[in-house]
Amino acid sequence: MSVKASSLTIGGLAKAANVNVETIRYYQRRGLLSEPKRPLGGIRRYGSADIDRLTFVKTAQQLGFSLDEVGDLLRLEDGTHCQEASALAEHKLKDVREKIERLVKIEKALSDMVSQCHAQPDSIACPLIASLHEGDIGTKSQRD
Amino acid sequence: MSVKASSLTIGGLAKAANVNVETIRYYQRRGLLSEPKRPLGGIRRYGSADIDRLTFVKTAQQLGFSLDEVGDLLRLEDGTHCQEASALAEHKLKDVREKIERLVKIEKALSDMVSQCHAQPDSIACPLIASLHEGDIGTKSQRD
DNA sequence: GTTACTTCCGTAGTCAAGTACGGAGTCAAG
DNA sequence: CTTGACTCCGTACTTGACTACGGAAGTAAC
Ligand SMILES: [Zn+2]
Ligand SMILES: [Zn+2]
Ligand SMILES: [Zn+2]
Ligand SMILES: [Zn+2]
Repeated sequence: MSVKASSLTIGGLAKAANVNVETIRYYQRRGLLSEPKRPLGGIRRYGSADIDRLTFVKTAQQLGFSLDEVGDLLRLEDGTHCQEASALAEHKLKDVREKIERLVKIEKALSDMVSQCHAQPDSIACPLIASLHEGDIGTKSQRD
Repeated sequence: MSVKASSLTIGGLAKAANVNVETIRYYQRRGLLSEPKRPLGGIRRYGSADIDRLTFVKTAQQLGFSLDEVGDLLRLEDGTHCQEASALAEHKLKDVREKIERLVKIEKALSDMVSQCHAQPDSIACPLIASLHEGDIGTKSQRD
C-alpha cells in the first residue's frame, strides 16, 4: 500500500515532474489530469500518482502521441484493453516509420546538395540553390 | 531573354504550382513572392518565374526549412553565395539527422512496446500501458 | 504582522503556416 | 447586359500545445 503522500503544491509537482505550472493547469483543463479538491479555501495538494500521470503524458508525447491521443490512452489506463492500446501504438509506429522514411530522403537530398556545393568552391552559380529550383527531392509527397 | 510569358491569373498560378490561392497571397505578404503590378484596376498576371519561385519555396519547405529560412535562401538566390547557402543547408542537415536519431529511438521504444503487448495476449495488465508509466524511452531527453 | 512568494482562476496571447470570409470590382460567355 | 466565375483586399479565424497576465487570496519567513 503506497503512502499516498499528497504533500506537493502545484509548484512542487511542477518541479517534481519537470513541467511548467501552467502546463499542469492546462492539462487539468484538458482533462488529462484531475484536480484534487481544495480544503475549504485552501491550496490543492498533489501526490506521487500525479507525478506518475504527468510522466505518462510526457512519455506518450515523446513517442509522438498528440494530447488527444494521450487522452485515448488514459482512457485505457486500467491495463485491460490490450487490443485497443496496441492498436493505437501500432498506428503510431507506422506514422513514426513514415516520418523516418521521409526524413532519410530529405537527409540524402540535403547532403547531396551540400557536397555538390562544396565540390565547386569557385563556381559562379551555386548548385545547391539551383537544385532548389528543380523541385524534386524524391519524396512523392502524397498528402495523407 | 526569356519569353516572360505572363499569362496566368493568380488562380492559374495556384493550379500550376499546386498551392492554394490564399497561400500565394500569404507568401506575397511575407515577402517570399513579389506581386506583379496590376494594369489600372485590372488583374495581376503571373508567369513561369513565379511558378519557379513557388517551387523553390515548396521544395525548401519539404527539406525542412521554415518560411523565414526560405526567405534567407531567397536572398542568396543569385547563386553567388555558395558559402552562406551551404552553411544554411549544413545546419539544416544537422537538424534533420538529430530528428532522425530521435525518431529511431522512438521507433524502437514503440515496437518493443507493441511486441511486449502481443507477447502476452491474455495478460491482465497491458505492459504497453505500464511502460508509459515508467517515463524512459531511452532518449536521455536533454532540453536543448 | 508585514513582506514576499505561491496559488487560484479566468481570460487572452503566442507561434507557424496557412485558411476562411465578406464585400467590391473585373472579366468572359451567352 | 446579365449571369457566374474569378480577383482583390483586409481582417479574422484555425490548430496544437502551451505561456502570460492580472488581481485576489492563501501561506511562510522573519
Ligand atoms: Zn500509474
Ligand atoms: Zn497490451
Ligand atoms: Zn529560378
Ligand atoms: Zn553552393
